[in-house]
Amino acid sequence: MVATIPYRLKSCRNICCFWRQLVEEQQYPFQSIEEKWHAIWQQKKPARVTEDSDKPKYYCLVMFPYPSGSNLHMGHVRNYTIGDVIVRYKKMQGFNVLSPMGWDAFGLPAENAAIKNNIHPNEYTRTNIGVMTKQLLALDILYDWNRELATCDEEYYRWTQWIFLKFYERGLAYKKKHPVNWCETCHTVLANEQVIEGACWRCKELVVKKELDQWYLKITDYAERLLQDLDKLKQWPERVKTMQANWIGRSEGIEFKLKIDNTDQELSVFTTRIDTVFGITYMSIAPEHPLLKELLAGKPEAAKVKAFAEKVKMLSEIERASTEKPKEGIDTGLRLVNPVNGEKVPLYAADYVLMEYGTGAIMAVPAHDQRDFEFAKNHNLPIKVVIQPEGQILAANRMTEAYVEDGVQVNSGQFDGMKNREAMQKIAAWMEQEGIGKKVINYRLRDWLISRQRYWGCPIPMIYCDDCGILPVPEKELPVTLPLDIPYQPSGMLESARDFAETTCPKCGKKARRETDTMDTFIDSSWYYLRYASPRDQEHAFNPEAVKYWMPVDQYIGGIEHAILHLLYSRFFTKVLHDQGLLEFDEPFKALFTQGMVLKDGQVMSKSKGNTVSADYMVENYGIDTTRGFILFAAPPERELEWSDQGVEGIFRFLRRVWLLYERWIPLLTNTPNKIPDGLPEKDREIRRKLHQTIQRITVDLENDFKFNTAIAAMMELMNDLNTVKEPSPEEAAGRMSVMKEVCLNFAKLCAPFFPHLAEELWQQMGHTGTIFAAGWPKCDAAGAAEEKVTIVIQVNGKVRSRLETTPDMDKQKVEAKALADDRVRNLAEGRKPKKVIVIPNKLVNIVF
RNA sequence: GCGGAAGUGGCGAAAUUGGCAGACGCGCUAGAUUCAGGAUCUAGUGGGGGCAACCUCUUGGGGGUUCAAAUCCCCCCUUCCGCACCA
Repeated sequence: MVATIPYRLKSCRNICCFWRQLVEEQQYPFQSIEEKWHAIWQQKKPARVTEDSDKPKYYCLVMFPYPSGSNLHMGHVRNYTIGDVIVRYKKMQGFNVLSPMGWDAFGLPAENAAIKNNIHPNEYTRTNIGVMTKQLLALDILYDWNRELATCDEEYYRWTQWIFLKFYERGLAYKKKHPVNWCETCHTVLANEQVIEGACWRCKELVVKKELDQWYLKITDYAERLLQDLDKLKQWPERVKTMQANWIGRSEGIEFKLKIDNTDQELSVFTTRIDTVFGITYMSIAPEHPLLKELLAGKPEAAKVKAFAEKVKMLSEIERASTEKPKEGIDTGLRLVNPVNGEKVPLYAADYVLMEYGTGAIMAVPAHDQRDFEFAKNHNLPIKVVIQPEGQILAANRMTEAYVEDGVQVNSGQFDGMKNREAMQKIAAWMEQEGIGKKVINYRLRDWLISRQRYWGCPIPMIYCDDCGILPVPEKELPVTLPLDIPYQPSGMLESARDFAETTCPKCGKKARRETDTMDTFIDSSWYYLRYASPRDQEHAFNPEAVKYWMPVDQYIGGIEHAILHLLYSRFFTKVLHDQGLLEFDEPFKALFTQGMVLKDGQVMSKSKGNTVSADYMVENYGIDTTRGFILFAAPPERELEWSDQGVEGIFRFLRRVWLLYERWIPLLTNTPNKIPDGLPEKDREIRRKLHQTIQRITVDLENDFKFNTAIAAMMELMNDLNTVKEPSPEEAAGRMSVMKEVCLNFAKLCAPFFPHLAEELWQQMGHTGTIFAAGWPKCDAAGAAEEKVTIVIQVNGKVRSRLETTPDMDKQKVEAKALADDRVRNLAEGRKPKKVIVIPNKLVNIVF
């Protein structure tokens, strides 16, 4: 018995009130309404769609979740609710709406749980998918569950492998030995994008460098297009585009070589400040630069430099990258020749030079680069000024910091006296002409390291044969199945699974080994949006016709945390598949919306902080519609949402008032005709005006940036007005009833995307047999919405002093005359003539004395 | 350090071709109902002043443009986010 009573009533002190309140509560029987429609939708499956060339399509996608052991949290609910409002709205507008759901199901947490609880990652994942599916179903969000997919399904990952092979064929997947980011806790390597402030993005453990032979995807080949095409993404947040642009980090400069004295070797450097090239006083090279080892072989400096390189290697990324740390370095004893002026300068191995960027060596101009300046001061290296600020003389020995601004060239040979911006172009051209240097574009973006030394992931479909080398698994042999029935161990599971690891060479038939690393899970999620178009296709990764119909995604919704990772990778995949001729478009997501986080007590909701509100609790005690309403109303969707129990109560009250409003009016409207009679009295015209203005406002709010909060506020205003509408006297009845009927029909439709259960129930109670979602989105009747009177504010010297009621669009002279005739204005005028009168039609008059 | 976004009542927030600041909700106050608490309903609710009509101040701070500024410009402060020796 007690179990069926909503929890929110249990705070009641005694059983008497208990009952009374229960009765009152049932004035809005949300539980039975929601249960009823839940059952009907479960059976009718209104989200099921197929390609239909007669209807415009709309693909609304929410970022699919990782099936973690903890329940669905409010962040998920917010994400999916936003998507659902859009889906239902677009449906009502007549679009053929695709709204799929699936599981980003490979990944490390499954293995970590296995370590902890001794459950097989597969079992763990499947169980979680079951639990979360149940929770999602309980939310009655419109998903076409026929299209459900999980990236750990063989039927999915065989195509992930197939796509990998396409990359390999195009030369976009390759293996190289290279120092990589290694996370000891996760026992695997990480891509650059997955290292945040020197630490693993998942477990926050500091990463270390390890030299390993790994698989990479050549995303750098697409750097320019990934950057350029950001311009195509008109409906993406600027913030995300900026982050991607910064990550790609394009910079234009000059690469040139310096001869190494007494050898026939040269050292390449890259600079964006070629205007300062005459100011080189020394050169710096990354201590681990391979050329260094070669050049120093047999020299006395070799040991010292090697020791320094070792020391630098021991530093963590953070320490090495810290700008606080004094810059250290060591003279290699080598001398280089500056090709522009023939000066000989020393070469230092320095810890502030990164092997990863540019050529791993730099020209050092202490006068005009802060880092070089600091290093030069520490090592007593000369400083040579080659750019003077206009109207000022810089003295090298008195400088306290580098001068990095623009100025005029000095000590720069034939370029002296030029403005440095101009000199930059001229020096570059001259160096190209002389064959000393060339223009080069550098990117910060690195190739994507995709090997993972983990079990629960998509196997990389490659084979190693002692005789034939590295070979791809033939397409017809896909999928390379991840073996499930093998002993569980913390690392090296696939390596020690002999049935898996041992195979035969597809070329020569001899014994060979399989690749036993799996792919980064971000690969799985880089193409899932394509699979949704034809999730059961046995012949293709994605059916060309289906993809042509559904793609690109019209609206993608998710968290900002994927601004670079997932979104950049997906764009890359789409471009490669486009180049492969498999897709006609080259950007996957037309519009992106990033929702804000859900907070409680100013902090992110999390289990460890113990400040979570579960979806189950909300659904049980307040209902889905109230939960949706709160999430949508409490803050604009892109902003953070602070959870408030009282705010939830507020929405609950609103929905109950809506319900009671219909309870009152529906019985009165049964025989009312739909046609609005002519010559309505003022009050009825007013009701209609409010209705049509509300339709207009909500439509605009939904079209522009999903302003759900103000849309709901508009509904509340309408409802507040309607609550003051009285039952009509007999002579008023015909007009009032038909107006109220129009109001009730349209208000229910306005509610539908936000409060689907309530709306559907009201719709049915008004005598409809079909669903409200097929009833069309209401249209604003411009004539009905038009104001009959306007209040014009009268300002005197910019301050509101009076008001004027007029008919709309009255001409300016008339308004001015009326304003000047106003009693208060005449008082304030004190007989003076106005200096100026500004009239803004339908808004305001400002009289300046 | 560089780049970006933001700062409005007690709180969440509205208002942008510059035109009534604070819509809507929460909270609070008073009244109705009730033995009482809760719930519900009605009214009020930015600050200061005034019996009142009304006056006055107010959108992080300071300046400016304008008949008119939350909105545009300049300087400063704070918060959040991203990048951070990228040559």
